Amino acid sequence: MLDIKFIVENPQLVKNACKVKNEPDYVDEIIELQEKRCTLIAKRDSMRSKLNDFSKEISRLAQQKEDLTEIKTHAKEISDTVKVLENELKGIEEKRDLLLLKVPNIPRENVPEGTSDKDNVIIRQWGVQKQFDFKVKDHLQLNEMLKLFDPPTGAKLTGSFFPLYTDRGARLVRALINLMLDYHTHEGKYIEILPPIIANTESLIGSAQLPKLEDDMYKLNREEYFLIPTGEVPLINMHRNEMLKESDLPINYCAYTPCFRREAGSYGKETKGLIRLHQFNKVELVKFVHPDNSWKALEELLEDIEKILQLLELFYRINLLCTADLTFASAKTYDIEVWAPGTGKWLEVSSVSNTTDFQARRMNTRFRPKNGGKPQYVHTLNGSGTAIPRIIIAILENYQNNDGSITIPETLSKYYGDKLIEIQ
RNA sequence: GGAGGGGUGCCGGAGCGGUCGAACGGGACGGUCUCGAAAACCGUUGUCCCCUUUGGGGACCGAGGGUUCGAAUCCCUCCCCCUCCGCCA
Repeated sequence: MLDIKFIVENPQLVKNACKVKNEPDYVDEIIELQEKRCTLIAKRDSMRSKLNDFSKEISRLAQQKEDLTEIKTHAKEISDTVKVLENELKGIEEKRDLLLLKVPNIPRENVPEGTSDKDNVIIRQWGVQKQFDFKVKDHLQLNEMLKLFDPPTGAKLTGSFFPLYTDRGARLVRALINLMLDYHTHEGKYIEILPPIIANTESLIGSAQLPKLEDDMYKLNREEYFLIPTGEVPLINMHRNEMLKESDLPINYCAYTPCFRREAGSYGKETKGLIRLHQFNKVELVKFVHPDNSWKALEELLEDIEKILQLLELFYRINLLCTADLTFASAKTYDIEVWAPGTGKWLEVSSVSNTTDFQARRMNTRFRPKNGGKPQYVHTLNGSGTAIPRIIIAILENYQNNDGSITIPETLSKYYGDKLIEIQ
């Protein structure tokens, strides 16, 4: 959420953000409601002030056992007026707040202008593209031989795109989760959290999935509960409605969680195998930082995640997203894409964002500056560290041998407990 | 699931219709004292909103309604926490 005062003072800037992010523009409406609100508050407060005077007077007269009938009648009239004004005000505030939740964050810090993902900018790549002296297979063909996951059985249990991992596939998932968590938590860099994977409405508003993405999430029968679409939701909301100390910052959390996405309307697009799923596993990283440090923190977060891909020796590139590709809450985002030679595509395995104070304002997460002074909103950042299924695709396709077996990258083999996945 | 007890400021904890933005204690901060520190003593200690902004006014005691001239205090709904019993991985 943006500061209402900022919107009033910089309408053009906000309108532009709506435009480049392809969000509806409610700025004029919001400003109009805000002006109405101020007028109404002024009226209401002056009436209330009057009413308070009457109340004090009644209290005084009551002690002297005077007749209160007349003055009470008068006070009642004022009280009724206050109530009318209050109702009107409530309506206006509700409308304003609903619209405020729909205004996106503003792109910042040299985010390239653009109209589609074609305008994203590759800022660097790491590793080397593997050359094969045989015809490479994609992860689905490899899975035919390896039997690591079993889509039909997953579909029987739940539905399509709810994969079931079996035997060595299940072990591979577990090994990856452990590798990532161990790396991120070493020397206490990130604090490991195992959160609930169901979140309430307040949490989803806080991290800014709601109201926009309601249809992309699984909603439980109980109206106010959703399956989390990302571990970011519980992690970011841990400090909702809290006043932190400046000395608490930065706070770094990481968590493994399953993630649930309806992917409504995305059928037909990258729907083969493990690329796009309704349920997948992910290790998520989140940072709460001092506003002065958030741009530096974004670079650090990016490096922390890159390190995972380096440990796995995967060929990847960093994509700086242009304005059109930025998510609703983000001020600046890097995507990390890993090369999948069998699929012949770059796969997005992580998205790393600085939301500045956008989520913090929604959540009311502030800190008190050391030197006294007014509380300030923290800045929050999030990044996948990383999404497991696409990493599995990358590992299978990059580390495949001629016969279809997979050589496990060295760092991972310690976790997996073997150096090779043989065909069955 | 059943029966009770609670949610108050940075923390603990009083208040149970007006004099309460809230006693008292702790913490933190400032000062006195000290070579310095501790102790002791004195003082300070919220957030948000509106306006004609060195000033004035309003709101906030889990959330939302209600009663009343007036609600932290009374009534209703919801949320959360604790204790006991039952059930259970």
